[in-house]
Amino acid sequence: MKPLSHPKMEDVTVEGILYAFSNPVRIRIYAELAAAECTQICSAYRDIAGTQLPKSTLSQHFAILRETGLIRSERKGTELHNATRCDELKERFGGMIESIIGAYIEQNARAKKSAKKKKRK
Amino acid sequence: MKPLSHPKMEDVTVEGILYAFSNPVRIRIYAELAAAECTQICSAYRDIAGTQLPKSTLSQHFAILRETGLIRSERKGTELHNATRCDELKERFGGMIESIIGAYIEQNARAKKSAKKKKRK
DNA sequence: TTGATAGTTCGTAATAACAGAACTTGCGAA
DNA sequence: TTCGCAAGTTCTGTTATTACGAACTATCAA
Repeated sequence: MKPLSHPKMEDVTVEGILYAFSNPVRIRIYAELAAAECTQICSAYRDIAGTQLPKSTLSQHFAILRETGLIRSERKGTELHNATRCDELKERFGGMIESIIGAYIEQNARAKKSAKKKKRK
Repeated sequence: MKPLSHPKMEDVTVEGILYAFSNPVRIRIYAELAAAECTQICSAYRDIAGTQLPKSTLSQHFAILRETGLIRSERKGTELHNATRCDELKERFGGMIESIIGAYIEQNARAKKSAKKKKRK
């Protein structure tokens, strides 16, 4: 099994981050991980897409987030403990990531609301 | 030829924007278009990638930017006049896009500088 | 040693991106 | 008018990505 590798923050790119976030599962994982108070294991997100997603797929999403430089992962036993690299990211990219996640959360809140409205009719 | 269609701003998504920007050519087109003072035609960006890129490819990139909701295009004769939808986007997504483009520009500035440094050795 | 759990890797089938060629459209000159 | 050119578009085949299932590794605990 390959050792976990994390890019140096100076090698992290804007395009890379945007690509990683362009997938609905990945941006959601990141948003939840950012909101969590402590590290989370991969399998905590099995049901994140509504449907239960295969663990091979989940594993690859985490690998992309990690190799993009968005999260840091550490093996503890059989588990992988994940956390965002938010401090470093903020230093390097300013408020970019916060504003992306903020817009994402607001978008979801709006979608939820309009779904409710529809239901009420 | 299909008529040009622009999504309503309420149907524009964060993920869609991030996907569009995850391509180096597209984010660059958007950044330059945002910096331009007036509308620009597609072929103004033929050389944007260093190498001259095929116009079929360029056409498709513009279509993606348009269908994502990032730019507005208007046919004038044989030309397509393009501009960003920055005002609407700002209203809908707050500072998100500005902070992305800001980070992108800063990243390029940094890359240029370190390339110069290398050369000087 | 065996079983169970967490995650990874590999093979493949579906999907999307890219670029060349042929096509449409609108102009401006002859 | 008609010809030719310039700007984009669409079509098509090739190439690269993605997602999933199945088989695998690694660790822990009974």
